[in-house]
Amino acid sequence: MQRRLTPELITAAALRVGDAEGPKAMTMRRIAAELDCDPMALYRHFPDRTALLDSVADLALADVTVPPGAWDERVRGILSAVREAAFRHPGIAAHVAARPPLQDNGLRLAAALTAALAEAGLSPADVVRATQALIAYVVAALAMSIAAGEPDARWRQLGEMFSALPGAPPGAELPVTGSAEQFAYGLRLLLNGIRAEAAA
Amino acid sequence: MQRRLTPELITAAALRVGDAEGPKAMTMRRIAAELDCDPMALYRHFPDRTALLDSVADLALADVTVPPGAWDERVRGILSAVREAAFRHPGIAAHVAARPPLQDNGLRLAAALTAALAEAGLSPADVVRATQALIAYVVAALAMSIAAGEPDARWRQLGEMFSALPGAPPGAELPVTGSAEQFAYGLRLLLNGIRAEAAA
DNA sequence: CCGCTGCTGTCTACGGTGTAGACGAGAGCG
DNA sequence: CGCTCTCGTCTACACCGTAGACAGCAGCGG
Repeated sequence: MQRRLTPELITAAALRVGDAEGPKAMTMRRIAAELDCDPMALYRHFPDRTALLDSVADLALADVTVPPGAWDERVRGILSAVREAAFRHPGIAAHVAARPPLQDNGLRLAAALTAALAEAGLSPADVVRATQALIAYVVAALAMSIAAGEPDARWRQLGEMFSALPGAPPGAELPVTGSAEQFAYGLRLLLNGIRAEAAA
Repeated sequence: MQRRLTPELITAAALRVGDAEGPKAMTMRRIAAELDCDPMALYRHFPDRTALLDSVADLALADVTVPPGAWDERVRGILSAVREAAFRHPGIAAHVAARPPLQDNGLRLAAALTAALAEAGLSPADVVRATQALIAYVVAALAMSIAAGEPDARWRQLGEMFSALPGAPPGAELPVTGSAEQFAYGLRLLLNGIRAEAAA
């Protein structure tokens, strides 16, 4: 029905569907309906559904920009922005967590991270390792947040276990699993670690 | 056909299927076949497939024990063992990465982590935050390793980008995405960061 | 101008999935 | 004995990703 279909059009439509109706709705049939075309038409532009989702995930990072500032500020800025971008597009967040998007936008951001880390004073090999560790951490924090957001008693259990610590703080003050504060703390640990490594 | 079915029997059978035939084979019908029973019988013991997989993931951590030693050695030991346990059971690794298992074994290990971190000298609230950061990191490293293990060109691209760094090391020396060495490096960053935090 | 070739969208169909709901056998117990 | 309740079975449904054959249409050499 649509005169001309392109990967870009399809990716954008899929992102729209995911944003509006969540990850479960991002089915080939539903995306095709959004474009008012046949489901099989999508396969003319993507080898399979996974490839399409990869493309959508990368698109979700399109508006993440590299902030100015010192190397650690840039790293913090990039990772926070990626996290927020994923949350802004709930339909694709889980897919980002499972398969870090490394097309145009993903590679652009990865390059910015390596540049920042090189500036921090790490050796080239350590720059590579640290970059991968940082990517891993965003992905992970994302997965945790998603899991914590589900109506699932398991995380409550973990919270209760923390409360049972010897010398635990008075109840309600515990940091929430998957919260921005939680994310920032882990990030600070990593940055601390990088600084220590660079000093050695 | 089977006289008496229990959650434990089902979980063990599902793990067997996953180990032998990979994650794609862990379907309700296939697991039922392993037990020589009707697929619907499984639903008498688990509300849905996800709950069953959660149980399997936790079972996969059964043989992870907490090593003796200083707090940082214990942390390193636990996380490495979890990583290796997940690799030993390829059928469930991806599921572990998506939904950190927090039943009997998962909670036991989480408790061991909090104990170790308390010993490191963190405040209770920071113990909680750091524990969650550590859990996030294992999960993430797992996801990265899985993604890197797939026949997928994206990680090669990332590697090539790293090689293009100004002052990159001579080619083949780059650490492999998802390797044990890569995992250990990120873990060291986190431990460095924790030590710095505890000193403050 | 014709007619061929190749790309793109359409259609039908297949094998697979998770799961709802009705049914029946068997155990436990008053 | 007979009631009740649990558990395994069976059938059926809605939906999924996707293979393969077909139709329109653009471009292009003759």
